[in-house]
Amino acid sequence: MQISSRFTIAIHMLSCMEVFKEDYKITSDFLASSINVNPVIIRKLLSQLKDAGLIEVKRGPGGAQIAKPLDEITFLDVYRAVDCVEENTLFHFHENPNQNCPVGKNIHAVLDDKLLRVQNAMERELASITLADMKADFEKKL
Amino acid sequence: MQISSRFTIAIHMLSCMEVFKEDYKITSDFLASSINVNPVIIRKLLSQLKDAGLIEVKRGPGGAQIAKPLDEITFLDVYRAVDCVEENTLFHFHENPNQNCPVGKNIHAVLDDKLLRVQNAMERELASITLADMKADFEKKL
DNA sequence: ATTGTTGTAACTACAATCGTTACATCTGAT
DNA sequence: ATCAGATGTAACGATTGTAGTTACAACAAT
Repeated sequence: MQISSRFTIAIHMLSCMEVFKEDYKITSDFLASSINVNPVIIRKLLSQLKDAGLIEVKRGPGGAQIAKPLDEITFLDVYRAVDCVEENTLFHFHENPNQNCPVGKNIHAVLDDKLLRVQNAMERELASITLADMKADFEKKL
Repeated sequence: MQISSRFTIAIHMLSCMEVFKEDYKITSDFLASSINVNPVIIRKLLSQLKDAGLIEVKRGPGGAQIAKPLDEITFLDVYRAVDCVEENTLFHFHENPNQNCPVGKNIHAVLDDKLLRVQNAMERELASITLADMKADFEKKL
């Protein structure tokens, strides 16, 4: 199963917030039109990014802005913020292995650390990419 | 979103096939009782593992067995076999970014390679773990 | 007070997972 | 050749998560 598009949408939102911060007021409608999704989806994600401390959102005729230096916001921060997966549960383990079977009884003990290694490898890579990288690459394009 | 339990079930199945290959005939009912899921689920996975060339399954009063040396079957092989995700699509990208927006127009160009790096990191780790590792760890436990 | 915007509830549509029943099909053994 | 024991597979149904939409209350700046 795929990782929710909430993640790529959130990255897109943060990119817009950075690129357009000088020239436009960043509203959910503005973001929605760049990303081409419903503004309510954007607002939910704005809330989650705000709760994670990555952005600040003002109500009323407000606008949103990034709350930290770009190189301190990693993809992992965003991934966690929009909770694509709970902590340590990238893999869905089948629920009730048979405890009377030697394999069923020990499958968790044998498998858990290996699954965690995989998840850690992925999260390490997510943590190595920051919004500063995104900005640099956008500047090359624009 | 989590990676389907099909993956952990498949690893469990292969573990059973190895551990019990001397003493039991490996049927879908046998596997189902160790894993505690419906035998039909097991049969679908048996088919997928067979199609991937990882096991052989005999019809009739048959039984299944692993088709290759254990250290030549990686977690990545199993992951691919039970198609948890299509090739290169671990992340679900939002469909229609606005091409009239400089960010929307370039988001794919800027983001795709980074997402691929993350996916590759994960798959590299999956590829580094084999059924031989599972067997070794089970032997320590039993 | 008005206006523009966020925050959020409620609902629908859709897809995937997981589980189950049922039965056709095949194969090895007798 | 038959039969028993399996696999292979179709057809459901329940549940969950995603994604989209409408509607409206709450709030803040002007």
